[in-house]
Amino acid sequence: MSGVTLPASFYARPTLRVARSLLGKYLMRETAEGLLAGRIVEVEAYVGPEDRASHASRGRTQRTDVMFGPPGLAYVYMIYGMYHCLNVVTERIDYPAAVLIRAVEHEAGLADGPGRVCRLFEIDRRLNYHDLTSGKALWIEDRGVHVRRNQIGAFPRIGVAYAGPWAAKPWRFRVKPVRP
DNA sequence: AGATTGATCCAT
DNA sequence: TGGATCAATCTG
Repeated sequence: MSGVTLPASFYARPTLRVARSLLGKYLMRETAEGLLAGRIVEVEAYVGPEDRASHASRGRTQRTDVMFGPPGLAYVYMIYGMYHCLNVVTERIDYPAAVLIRAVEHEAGLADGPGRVCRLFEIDRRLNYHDLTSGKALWIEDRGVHVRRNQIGAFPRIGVAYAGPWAAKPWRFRVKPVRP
């Protein structure tokens, strides 16, 4: 099974559109044991400097610098001292925005939760600033199967209750389960 | 519900 | 420089 590595032009679009478009794409990771592939089924969008749920809402810091970088970079950070979270940087240089990869399906089952995704795919801070358009080490592929708009549910983002009105925005997107 | 764990950020 | 906080997860 093969696919096309998503190019920078894919990521250089409005973040909400990138987020929905990422559903059904394949997260690819080269490890010592071999190639891992997981179908992306849940994401969250973090959009611009005004989004109080976004790490970038407090400006450009050492941590958030990557979010201001070119579209197609990986933003990987450690949370709670134990887990890592993978984001893809979107839109244009100097506009801080990204999409968090929250869940992927893989042959061994479902990695449900951003920490579990990174644990399974062996993703840590060494991949911060990684170029996802390189097609090496870590990238995302299009295998030609489009997830239709009516197959996507939109929900509030997880763990951002501190963000006031921004917490209610339905910027978490998930592929609806297939009906039997 | 509570513990875990360390990077990050900002005010004391 | 200290301490509160955290885009999470696991075990009760």
